[in-house]
Amino acid sequence: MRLRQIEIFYHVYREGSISSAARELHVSQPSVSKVLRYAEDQLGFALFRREKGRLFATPAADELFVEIEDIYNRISAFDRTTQNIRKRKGGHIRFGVLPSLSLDLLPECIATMRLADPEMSFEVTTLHSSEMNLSLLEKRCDICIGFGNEADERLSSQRLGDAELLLVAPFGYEGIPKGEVDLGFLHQADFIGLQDSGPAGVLLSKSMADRQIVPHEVVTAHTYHIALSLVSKGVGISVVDQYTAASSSENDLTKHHFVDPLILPVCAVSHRDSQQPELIESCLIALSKVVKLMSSSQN
Amino acid sequence: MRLRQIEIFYHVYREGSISSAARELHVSQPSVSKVLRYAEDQLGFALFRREKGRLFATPAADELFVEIEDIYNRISAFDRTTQNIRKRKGGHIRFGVLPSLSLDLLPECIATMRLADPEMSFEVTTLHSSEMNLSLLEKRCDICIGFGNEADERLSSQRLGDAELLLVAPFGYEGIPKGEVDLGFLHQADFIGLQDSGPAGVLLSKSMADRQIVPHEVVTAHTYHIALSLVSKGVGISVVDQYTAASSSENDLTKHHFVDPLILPVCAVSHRDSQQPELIESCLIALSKVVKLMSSSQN
DNA sequence: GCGAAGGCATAGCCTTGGTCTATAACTTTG
DNA sequence: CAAAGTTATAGACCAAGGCTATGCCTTCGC
Repeated sequence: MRLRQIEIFYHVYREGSISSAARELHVSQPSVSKVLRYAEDQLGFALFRREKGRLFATPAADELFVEIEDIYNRISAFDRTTQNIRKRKGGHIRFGVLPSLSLDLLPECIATMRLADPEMSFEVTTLHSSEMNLSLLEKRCDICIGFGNEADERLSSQRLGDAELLLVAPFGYEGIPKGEVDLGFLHQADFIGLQDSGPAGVLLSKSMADRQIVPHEVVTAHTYHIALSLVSKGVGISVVDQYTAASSSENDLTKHHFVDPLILPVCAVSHRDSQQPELIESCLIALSKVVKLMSSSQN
Repeated sequence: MRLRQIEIFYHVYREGSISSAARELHVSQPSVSKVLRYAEDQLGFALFRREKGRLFATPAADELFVEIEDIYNRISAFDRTTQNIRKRKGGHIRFGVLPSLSLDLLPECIATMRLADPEMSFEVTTLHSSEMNLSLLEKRCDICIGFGNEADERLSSQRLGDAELLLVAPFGYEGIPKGEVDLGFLHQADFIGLQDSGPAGVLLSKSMADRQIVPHEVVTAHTYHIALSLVSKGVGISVVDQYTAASSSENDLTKHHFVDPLILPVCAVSHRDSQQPELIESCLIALSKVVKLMSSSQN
């Protein structure tokens, strides 16, 4: 079946009539009639029964429509993408970024880059650490930003700056010292852990294992929003990266550095043989500047 | 973009060359060249850079390919569907059925109906109770089989027979009487519950609530396979419908009727104004026979 | 360094899918 | 019974997409 045939079948099925489908598609009625008939000839079976000058969908049409509806929507989305590409003036960068960095760090970066070049456009997807490399290799995005840099041969990784893990506790939580906190403070404490937390989780659990610190994990949250909300409700304490901590809108919690800071590299990874190396390069420079600015201003 | 253009772009992008795409599509090289060029003209931007007589994908092409890949797969699936429809001789029925009935009852029904008419073909999807009505109204399936019959105006429901809820316990579970079991046996017992269990779950919890029976729900399983497996491992006891119980391959468990049987109607629901009422009707008759046969043989 | 092989583009020709206008036939409705 | 709705057919036309033949450019092997 041709695309035009699919399009016409879709509208005729939905409208229940050739004439109104023709009106909707802004073409003449005989056109639609002919294309539909032609499609049926090619398919080798009828899509509609003609009875008393009206159309009635056959079971085959019902069955096909289920699939067509979906295809039609995707084609429409695709057409919108081509429109967007055509309208673009400057460069276009597709970011893949950790959820934790998507609310604070990346918007800041994009705002800065757009000031520098208002022609540029951006696309942001959130990804988990484990999905980033594949997404780059399949060219689903141009730059990924996450913690750590275990890169593939074909990818190049660049350290933008550092992220520190902070202790977050409900306001007025008992026993928290004024200045920095020792990691041992977590031992036996009511703790809110994060599922699937990637390199940040690995660093934390490794550090705790080294010193045989075992918190009492009362809740395992799937998103850090929930974790922070639980903290602010006094359910327990938690450890999150500084960007997650900064992006939270919770007022009922306090943030604390550790005596021996837990530091993670914030890295930008991109494909080595990109089609727009200068663009990527200038983005990376801008990103790096913003990250450095943000970390210095955050303390 | 035309469908043919999408098709050709897809293959050129994957193959990295016009010639091999042409070989793959069994058309001449100039055809592909021309269509691709035409597509670029219409789009208003280049999909490939031509350098030294070779093609290199542009960033725009990378971006479009992400969407095209998906569309292409759906179109292929769609084409397969049209092939299937064309090859059909007899009628075709699309069933929507509860997971619990999909392994034992429905296969039995289909086998019987195919014996009666080998020309007929079938399609089976598993659905939850809550999805059935919508699926019928959207004509995604022709007959749905589930427990209970709360039907829409436009649907017609028919009782095929009954399903009984049975107690399943690990082999040698202590305190189970020889014959029938009283529902009160569940009180305080280690119980494996089922998430989202629809009418069966409603009937059970209502019956228990009436007599203030409160089991100790040690695990809530999402599929009954897991529930039965847990039972056979001795984690606890559970209550499932007879078909689920019959389809289990677990040998380490026993099944027990209740003193006051918990009975659910097994219903087939279909659209009132189907395009093939005689076909549906004959199916319903066959289904009803098989269900009656199975319930009598199962005791 | 030159010929062979393989890649892409162009030219010219043909088929067919899809558009239009005009018109006919049939149903339902006032 | 006419009016207004529906679908179908006829004939003309254009563009999409297929083919063969050919030319040009790169790369590779001798």
